[in-house]
Amino acid sequence: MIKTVKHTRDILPSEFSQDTSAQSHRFQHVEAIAREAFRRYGFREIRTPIFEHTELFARGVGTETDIVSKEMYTWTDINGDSLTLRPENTAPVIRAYIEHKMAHQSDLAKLFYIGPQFRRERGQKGRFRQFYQIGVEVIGKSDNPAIEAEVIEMIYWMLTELKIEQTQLLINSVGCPVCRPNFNEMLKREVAPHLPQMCGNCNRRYETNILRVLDCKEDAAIVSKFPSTLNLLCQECSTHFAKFRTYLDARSIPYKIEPRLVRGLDYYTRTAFEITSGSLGAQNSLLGGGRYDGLSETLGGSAAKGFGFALGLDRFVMSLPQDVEDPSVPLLFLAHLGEKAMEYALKLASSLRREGVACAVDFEARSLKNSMKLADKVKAKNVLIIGEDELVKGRYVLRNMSTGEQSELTEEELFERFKAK
RNA sequence: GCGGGCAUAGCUCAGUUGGUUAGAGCGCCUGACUGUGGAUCAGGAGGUCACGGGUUCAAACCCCGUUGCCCGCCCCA
Repeated sequence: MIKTVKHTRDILPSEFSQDTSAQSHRFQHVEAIAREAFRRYGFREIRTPIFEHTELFARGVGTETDIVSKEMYTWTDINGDSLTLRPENTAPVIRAYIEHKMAHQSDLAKLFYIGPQFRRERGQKGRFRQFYQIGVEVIGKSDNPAIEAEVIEMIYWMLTELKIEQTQLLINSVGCPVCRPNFNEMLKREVAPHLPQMCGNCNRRYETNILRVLDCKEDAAIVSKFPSTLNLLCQECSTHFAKFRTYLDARSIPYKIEPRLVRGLDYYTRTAFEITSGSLGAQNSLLGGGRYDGLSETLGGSAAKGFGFALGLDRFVMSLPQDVEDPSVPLLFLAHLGEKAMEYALKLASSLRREGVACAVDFEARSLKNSMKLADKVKAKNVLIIGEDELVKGRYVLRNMSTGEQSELTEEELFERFKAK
């Protein structure tokens, strides 16, 4: 049997999967709420290709990051180009922003995307090699922290609508090209004497990404004595962060300042944030994002400010309450008895569907009992019984499957009844 | 890339110190009920016991290897 590639999976209709974390209607539910949020907040959809030139990620995300150094699906195309399945979607969006000269057409581009991303990681709870992200990017002239607060407000609206609980907002500022080099240097001086007592990861991070040393759980005791990024921000970064917090307070959005929150991607500046869930296991990050004011220039565009986040759709679906209703159930099930009745039922279904009624017809000739069983199985709300008698009378029996009430009505009345809904 | 656990029916899982024809619940199909679902009862279909090798008179069970899945590390969504 040919199966899905390791650490990838199928998302199935609910009748084929009991696993609530892999049912397609639950994915649709999150997407629908997200699209409604984007409509209200004025975000417009962008769809970029799922593969790009490898160089885009090398330059955008950073060669030294784990993502680029060991997790990308990269291959050489027939003409020699190095191509890569996108491991994230911010760099592609900025690429499109530059390529289509959006800066000339609008002060601020507010974009969202929904789609699969690919990273060759070892699978785990809430982590897959093809995973789905919904993200937004705000790109343009302004770096007003009000943008950040508004985006987070929108996220909270989504979390509330989706009834996702046990969440926590963590915020931090990682500085800018002015203050970060000083901070990195100072941190290196502080950490150096402790290196022999610290774990292997920290010793490695000391070289590759000194900031991440602050995020070590193993050496938490030592790490807690190191200076926080927040004390060393330059004046402008410090003011930016303070204003950001004021805007959050004004919206009554609770947050926790987490000086150890350091994003692994190179492009982040200033504000970094993350929302975690208490119900996810080790991979507890529901979404994360931040500001990336230099990315446009890094990718060869003109200067532009940027802020965005990506949410893990797979993880959102796992965090959803159990009772998300599957909307794709037939309103009306047509049960028929006899050949003529079946022909009539097939035609009637076509007409009903043209009027927008979701209906199902049995393709087999069954006993009424078995048709009823089938209707029950597909969770039909109503069943229309079409037998020889009904055909002659031109009046059909309509049964409400939840109350059991039955009534007789003509074809005309049937259309009247269901079109209204 | 590293570590731990697991692998028996569509699903969840039993399976004794190795011993005949591998079981249960749920689900599925059929019937009791020839025009009325959910309940009950009866029957039925469904298995390369993950794969390959080894030990043994005999392996679902013991040993080795492989693959896959789960969980953790790393990192991230």
